Amino acid sequence: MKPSTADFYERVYRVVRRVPSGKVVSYGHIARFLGTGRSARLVGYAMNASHGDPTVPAHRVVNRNGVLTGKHFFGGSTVMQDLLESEGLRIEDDQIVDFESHVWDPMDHLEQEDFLKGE
DNA sequence: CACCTGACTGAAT
DNA sequence: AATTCAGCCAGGT
Repeated sequence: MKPSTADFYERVYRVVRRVPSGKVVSYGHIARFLGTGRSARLVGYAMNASHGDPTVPAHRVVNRNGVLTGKHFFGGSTVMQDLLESEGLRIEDDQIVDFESHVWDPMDHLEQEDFLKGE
């Protein structure tokens, strides 16, 4: 069966929900994990669509540079930063300090097969 | 239906 | 090493 856009969104949310507190993941990581690879933009698009879903910690998703590119979509100006800082992260100039040490790569913690299996 | 935009990324310059 | 360009794909105008 051909995966629909809605299914893609759903998978993105499922991955983001697995991101533990104090950790972050990039759009590219998620895209690669889901097999779409080149469509990192779609991940960002999915996040935009999930804006109303409180079960999706969208503040833990940043770009590959560790920059809070989506903070403007959190209503406030420092909401996203505040959320991350409350989880133990440190933000400086809209960028996560020591970003690479706080990355939670789904590839290193989840198995695609288990994930798709319904985990 | 064609064109533009965007929570991105990697390659090229 | 920093900046620019091009590829991607869905959604809106």
